[in-house]
Amino acid sequence: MAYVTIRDVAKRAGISVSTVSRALNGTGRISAKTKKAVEQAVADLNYIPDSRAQAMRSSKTRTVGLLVPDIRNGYFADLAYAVQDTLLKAGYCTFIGTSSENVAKQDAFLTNILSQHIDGAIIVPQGDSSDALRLLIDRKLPVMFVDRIVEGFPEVPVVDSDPVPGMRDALKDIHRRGFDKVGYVSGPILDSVSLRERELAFRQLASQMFGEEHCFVESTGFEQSSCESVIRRMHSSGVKAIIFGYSPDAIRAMSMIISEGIRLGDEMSMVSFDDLELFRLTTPQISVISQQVQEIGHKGARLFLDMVEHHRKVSSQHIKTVYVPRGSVGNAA
Amino acid sequence: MAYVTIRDVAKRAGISVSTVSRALNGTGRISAKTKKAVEQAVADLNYIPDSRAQAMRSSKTRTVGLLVPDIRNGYFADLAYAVQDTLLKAGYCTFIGTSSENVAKQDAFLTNILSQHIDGAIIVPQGDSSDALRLLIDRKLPVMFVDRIVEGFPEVPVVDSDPVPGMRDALKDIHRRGFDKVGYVSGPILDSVSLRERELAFRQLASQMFGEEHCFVESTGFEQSSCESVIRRMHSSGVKAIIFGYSPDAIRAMSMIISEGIRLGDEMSMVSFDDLELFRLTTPQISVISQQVQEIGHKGARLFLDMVEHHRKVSSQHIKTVYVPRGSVGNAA
DNA sequence: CTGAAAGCGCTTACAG
DNA sequence: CTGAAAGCGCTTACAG
Repeated sequence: MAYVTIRDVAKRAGISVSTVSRALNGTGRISAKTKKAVEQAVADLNYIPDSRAQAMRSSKTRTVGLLVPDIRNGYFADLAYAVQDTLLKAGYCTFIGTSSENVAKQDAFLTNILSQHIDGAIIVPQGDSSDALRLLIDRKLPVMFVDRIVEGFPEVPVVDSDPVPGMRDALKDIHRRGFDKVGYVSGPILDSVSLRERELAFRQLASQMFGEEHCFVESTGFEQSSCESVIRRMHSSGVKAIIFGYSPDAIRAMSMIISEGIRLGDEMSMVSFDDLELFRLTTPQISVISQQVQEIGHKGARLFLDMVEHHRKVSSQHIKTVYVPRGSVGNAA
Repeated sequence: MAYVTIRDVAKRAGISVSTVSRALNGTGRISAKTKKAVEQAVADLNYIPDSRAQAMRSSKTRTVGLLVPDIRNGYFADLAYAVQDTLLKAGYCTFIGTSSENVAKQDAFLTNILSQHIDGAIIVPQGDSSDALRLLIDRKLPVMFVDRIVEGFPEVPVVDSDPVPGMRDALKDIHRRGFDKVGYVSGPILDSVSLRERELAFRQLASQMFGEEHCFVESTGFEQSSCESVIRRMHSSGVKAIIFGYSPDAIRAMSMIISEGIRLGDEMSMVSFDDLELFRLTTPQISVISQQVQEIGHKGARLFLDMVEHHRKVSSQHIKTVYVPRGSVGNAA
């Protein structure tokens, strides 16, 4: 059985193609009898309209592209899931693509979806913007950034997270538990705006609560060793509570701390950004500053739909981070 | 700037639409001059052909659906990534959808992609097959199963993993290290064919090496507690080496073992199926029986392309599992 | 080597 | 309330 077309339905119902179309779309006046006949024929034949053909007439494809750095990263998987879920409920199909590896691959994906005449795209932008991204935006296609911003596209709205609320609560917790010093590991020095924002939030809030001379900020490289030496340095300065702005650092630190026999949540306390599954599987569980990735995804998708369906100009939104206290933060000795 | 069409290209190059089409597709004879003019116009206008329109004529959309239980699960994310990667290189766009939550959602996704006139689908099948899946297969669309099989669709080829090689090497390692007993935790009793196959592989191989009376097999429920009591029971029977057929069980067991202060890889040894990132982040790292998910994905996608592009009938394939020894298996006391 | 025409599966004015 | 016709952006026989 091949794909069944509207013509097959019309033939079976004994009426014209245009009437079938109107009955299906609920446009114009249709007699009850005709309507019934159409419904019957559709059911008999399992007719599913060809949305490409519909799209060619209506210039809407109900299809959108979603570009994330890497779907294998749990954080982006959650994000993609949330976006897709919202979009599917609204009747849109989502093409999910990955940008990380190299610009060529990202361009291949974007060109590919562009050729499908997507209605728009939701993008987690990378450092270097590609030609295809530029093309997308020049074409005046609805585009929305999520999770991150990138310079050079001031006209694109973004939904990302505001690090301040979670950071403030984490610092309050650490302060309340009697620590007099606090450390911050800011991750590898990327040109990432969000990483910079987190660091800034720490500097401002922590120096208010602890005094500037009791706040220690360090950045790391991409290798395990640089993270380890940072931890060691902080430890020897008497810093017993550390906040990690970049979760891979926290994971490295964790496995180092455990393997050295240091008791987490007792001899050393830590908090990390990103509410990863892993942080709930360890003993003790790791306290986190959650970016509310689901909410970012849902809200991003909803605003995007506003742009696409109502041609509404939407404004950027910041989702508040939330501090989730767990066993990895104990009391100061 | 809206989407640019072949007509725009023709106008700019000063020739007819049909000639542009032929020049672009390399069909028929074209003068060098014409060809140059077309290429120039395409570049000037950033023309990208509308693949939906192409599809309507050629009845190929270069679009495929990929259904996985849950993209947020690291294993399926890896699988999806591998499939999509292979497909994109061959010029296909992939719609990724999630089936887990409920059948309604799965059907919504399948109907949605069916309306996009996909060229076929790659599916990780669930226990209960949905109407839409049935429809897909009745429509004679190329369909391939990956990772799992499900009864009732004998005509659908599958690429999944063969548990025997990895299981054999894991058991050999355990045996060589002097353990005289070995346990197997088979996961919740699902109607999962692959879980049953793993258990069967264990029973056969382990009883050959250890003798049937020294092999302990138990299944678990979905709650943390049932896994814990299974471990406790095994432990008190003197079982010091356990293989987990279902990785979530292994994770639960791990966090229990650690929190009770039992030294992993020393007082207790373990091996789990699935090479999850998490198992490389712990101290000690967990020995695994890897399903070679990348290979499953790549091979599945390649065979699928064979079906789609050459209408070739493909046969099912089993990818050998591989044992990866790490620190969580030590020597018997 | 090139162009005019038909047609893929739909929707939507336009007549009736 | 219903049908015939045009057209969305392409490709592909069919003439020239």
